[in-house]
Amino acid sequence: MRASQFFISTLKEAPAEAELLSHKLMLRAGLIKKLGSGLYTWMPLGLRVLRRVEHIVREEMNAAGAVELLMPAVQPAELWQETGRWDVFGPQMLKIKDRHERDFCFGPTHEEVITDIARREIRSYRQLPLNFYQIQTKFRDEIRPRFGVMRAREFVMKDAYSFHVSFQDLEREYRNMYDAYSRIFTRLGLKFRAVAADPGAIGGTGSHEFHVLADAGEDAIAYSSASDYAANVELAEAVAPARSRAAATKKMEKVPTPGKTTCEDVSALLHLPLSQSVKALAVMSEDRLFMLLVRGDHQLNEVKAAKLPGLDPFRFATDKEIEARIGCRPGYIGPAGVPDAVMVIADRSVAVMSDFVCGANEAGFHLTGVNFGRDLPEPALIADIRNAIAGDPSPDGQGTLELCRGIEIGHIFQLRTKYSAAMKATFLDEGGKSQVLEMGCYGIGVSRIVAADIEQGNDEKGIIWPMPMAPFRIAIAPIGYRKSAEVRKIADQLHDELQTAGIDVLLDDRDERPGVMFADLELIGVPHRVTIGERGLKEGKIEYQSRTDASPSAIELDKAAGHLKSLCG
RNA sequence: CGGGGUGUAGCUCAGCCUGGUAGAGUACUGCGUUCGGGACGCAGGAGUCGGAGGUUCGAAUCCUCUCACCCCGACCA
Repeated sequence: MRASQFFISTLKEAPAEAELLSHKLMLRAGLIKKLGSGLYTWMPLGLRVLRRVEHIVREEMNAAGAVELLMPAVQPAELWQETGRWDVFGPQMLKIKDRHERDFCFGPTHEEVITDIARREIRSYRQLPLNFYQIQTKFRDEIRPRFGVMRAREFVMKDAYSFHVSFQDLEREYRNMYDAYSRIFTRLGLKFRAVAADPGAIGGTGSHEFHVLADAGEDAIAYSSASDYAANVELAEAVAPARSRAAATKKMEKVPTPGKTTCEDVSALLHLPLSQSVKALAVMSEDRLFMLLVRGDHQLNEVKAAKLPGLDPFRFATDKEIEARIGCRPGYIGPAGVPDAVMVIADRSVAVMSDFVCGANEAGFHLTGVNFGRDLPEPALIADIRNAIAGDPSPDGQGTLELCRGIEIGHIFQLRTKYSAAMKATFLDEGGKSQVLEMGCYGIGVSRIVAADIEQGNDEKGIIWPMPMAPFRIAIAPIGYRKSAEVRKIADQLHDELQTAGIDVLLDDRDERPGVMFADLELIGVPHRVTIGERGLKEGKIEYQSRTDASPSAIELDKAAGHLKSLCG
């Protein structure tokens, strides 16, 4: 490809709308252009990258035995009403009407459509198992689109759906997809980790997320230092303390703590460790107030708490509700002496505390030396309701937990019969009996991968692509392309030879000054660059520099093509 | 949806407080000089100052309304 016949539009300065590094670089390199909030055009250069990702995903999905199809982006409301998700999905679904005032949506996902296909097409166990996939544009009206294509409203997703005669076979395919995903992300050169996840709104029994490890990630991940255990912090178990509760050694005392409403402030005032204090959080569920207790140095995990009986769903109590039901304003509330109507739920690490500090349920005062059983009743319920923190023992018993940030680029679910039952997707088993199909589903955020990769691979000059994702593998930078017939001849020859060999090569024939060419080629992240100038040609040499090399090295002109071909393997 | 902020040339921004001929850098076009790390000179094109209404002799600037976008929180590939 010749630059003069392609379209390169780089920017020296990133548009002000971009905050995240990958977003800035995508705009500066001219990979994408914004049309509206969460809506992006993939420019020619960006599209080449996107297609590379698609290509690898497609190859590995095919190799794993999945079959590609393409479903409509626009879907009739009736299908969604069958599963009840027309209302459940809510405003995140873009709903549209056709000229006959019939309701449709722009598909945010395709469980309903594929299940409809399955119930029409699958009759017999002999047709199973099956795994259909597609690579397609989805639309989700995100509450807050941000970070460019990282969280866009319109995005490209690979979604696969598998159908099985039994849960056992679903588990086999789930493992198969898990392995395929690992191969895909490895081939894409991503530093990633599979983590146990909460199935969330999609539903089902088991699920794993695949995360690219990057500081800019929106998710927190806990992983073991000694094993391959990893889980989203939403889900990661904070294991029960090994030790049991120590005997009380202090008397309960009420101490004045004026103006000190946080555990941090109170602990500092009393010169006690933060881990000796108890944080009380008041939440409401169905008009009943619950008091959740976590250690002062811990944080409440709302996902875990919402799974407790009676707390599904809950919300934080308002200041008014707290005053009305506890008789004290927030900042000084605690479990000791609360009305019977308030149910006290303690985290497991709180349950083993003795001589602790907590609010006195009287503005301006806290209690010290507090002990369960002696000064107040034992908690009504003891459960894991806190976020795991770095240094906690790993739930699998091996090593301790570390925390990092992740960008979710893939998610696999065991859906079981959630959709097939609702939509009556059945098959006849060997005994001629009608059975409900077992289902799995498997998503990859194709467009998000491009941004996630840039988060992982960049430097002050621009993007550093792994070879399989690069829009061009080799760039030829001729110095004085128009002026020097010799340079032009060699550059053209090399370009033609590499192109003929099937290597994606970019010849920068724009006749720009060297600095401009180098800066552009580095910004867009071409992995290999050769520079051809009269100076080197006099000695029969051209220069080679990889995107990560600090300086160029000379190579013999007659060996150049062979050398470059071997680099592209 | 709540909280904060920004809209002036393709991009980055100044001008607004204190109303009086719409600016700079960069990008773009032409000519010339340059030519191995984002060159220089000269000339030039480019903005209904987000939109509507109002105040005023006069509004980018003051007032009201509105729209769009960005950032922080609850959703997700």
